[in-house]
Amino acid sequence: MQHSAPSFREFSDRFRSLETTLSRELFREHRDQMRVKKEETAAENLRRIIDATLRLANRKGFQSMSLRDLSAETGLSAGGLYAYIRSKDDLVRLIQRHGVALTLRSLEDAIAAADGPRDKLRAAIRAHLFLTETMQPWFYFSYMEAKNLPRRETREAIRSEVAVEELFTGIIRAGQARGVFRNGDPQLLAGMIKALLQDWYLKRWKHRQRNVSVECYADAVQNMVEHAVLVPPYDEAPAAAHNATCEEG
Amino acid sequence: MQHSAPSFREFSDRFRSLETTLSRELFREHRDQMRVKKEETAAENLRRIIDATLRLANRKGFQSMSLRDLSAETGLSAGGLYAYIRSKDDLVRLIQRHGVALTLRSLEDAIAAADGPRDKLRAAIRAHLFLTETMQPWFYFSYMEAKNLPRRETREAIRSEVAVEELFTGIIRAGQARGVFRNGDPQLLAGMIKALLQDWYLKRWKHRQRNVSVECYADAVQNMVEHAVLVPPYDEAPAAAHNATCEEG
DNA sequence: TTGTATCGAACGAACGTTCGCTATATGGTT
DNA sequence: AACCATATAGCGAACGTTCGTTCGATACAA
Repeated sequence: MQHSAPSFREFSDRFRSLETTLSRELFREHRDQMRVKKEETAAENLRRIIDATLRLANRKGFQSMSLRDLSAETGLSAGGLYAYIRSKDDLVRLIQRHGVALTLRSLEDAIAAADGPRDKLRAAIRAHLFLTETMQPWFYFSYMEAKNLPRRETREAIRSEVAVEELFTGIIRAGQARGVFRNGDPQLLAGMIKALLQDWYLKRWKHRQRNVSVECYADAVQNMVEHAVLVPPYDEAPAAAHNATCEEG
Repeated sequence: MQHSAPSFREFSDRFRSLETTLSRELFREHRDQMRVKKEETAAENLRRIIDATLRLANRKGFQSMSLRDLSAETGLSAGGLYAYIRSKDDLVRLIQRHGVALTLRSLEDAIAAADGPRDKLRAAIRAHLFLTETMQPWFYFSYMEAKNLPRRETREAIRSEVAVEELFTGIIRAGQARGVFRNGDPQLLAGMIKALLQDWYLKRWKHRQRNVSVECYADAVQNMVEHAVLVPPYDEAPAAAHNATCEEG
């Protein structure tokens, strides 16, 4: 059966449950590293700290963000912060871990739900864009601060990135094997697709300024990739279900 | 007349003269801000400082790089550095200024030398890749540290980025007007092309590890872009003049 | 009264930057 | 050629500031 491309709204709903699950997992993992016992206040403040860190670090860089800045942004005192984190490095570790699992899981689910290389490719593209849309601050942080991370986390970030790219490589290989996709180096193609996908969260300010929605960008990427990858003749992709104003002058 | 796509070697030769010219301009601009009078030693040490800064900052971030690190890397003492720069901020300004002019100039020259939208697009893609290949450390630095720059330089960096994108937008518009290029939002297309181009210097470690040369990547980008942008039927681009082993397994 | 969450002053380390000093090169005078 | 006077390149200890982090005091809840 042919799936129509999932919309951002549909993704958001499915995503919410996955996120709370993983968020709870993360909290339980780090419960023993916090000095705060009551779950309610602990969870709330931890989230506040993470959000504030992403906000500050994405504005001026993680190294430039002092714990006094973070203290002011969260409303907690300098000493109070240390009831939740062991150190500044621990904070960056905490944030990094939070997202890595989510990415792979989310992408793999989306791919598994689609049938055939073309639909799998579409699903992967959309899932990646929708995921990075919902967690843009995290992805931006993870990309920009990757080289400032502790050794272990840097490696993990790179491995995660490679894994995502290999998901695309696999889809392309399968499509080529079935004769649906044109020949060409699958690794190189996958890398270029990922470059297009990453641009969405790296230059989000630009896209927002131009009123380009995720759905709109997803269509554009899908179009470019399919033009490059499908064997001709290429039937133009059907307009997506959303009523975006993508291409008006 | 139909130009064959210029090779990286050809670009390098043309580039060298342009670089020494601008490098000298930069030096003369900052001569009055240095305490060192003799041109020979001043120029050599200034270059050493800039190179070391790019090396260190690209490894661990500009903020994390201390002037003591820089002192060790350059062989100059901490105090000695201040004969060449006014402050750490001044250093980042100096580096930033060095490259901005170069980018636009180089691209505009390449575009002007080509005839017709398709050749102009090819020329722009290749020029951008070749330029960022020769000055990869600078471009990486400029991208990663953009938000840590002083206010004025941040603006300048953004303006430069927008200007580059507009060069591509212009080419696409011209091609669409002539009926050579398929319809589609030119800004969105230009943005995606730029994403592909930036990936070259942002993920250079990956490409190097996979033995992908610039020429090879240039062909791949050109192919994908032309597939997406040309009106069909699309005649496959001729193999470039270089003897790269792009697609062997 | 006991336990917990939060505070803010305080500490040592590391940072950017300054400054008085030394070593070396330069150039005019004997 | 030998000498001194002067200017300059470079050094590294030291300064004040800011950083991450600690810790005893405090406020509040049970």
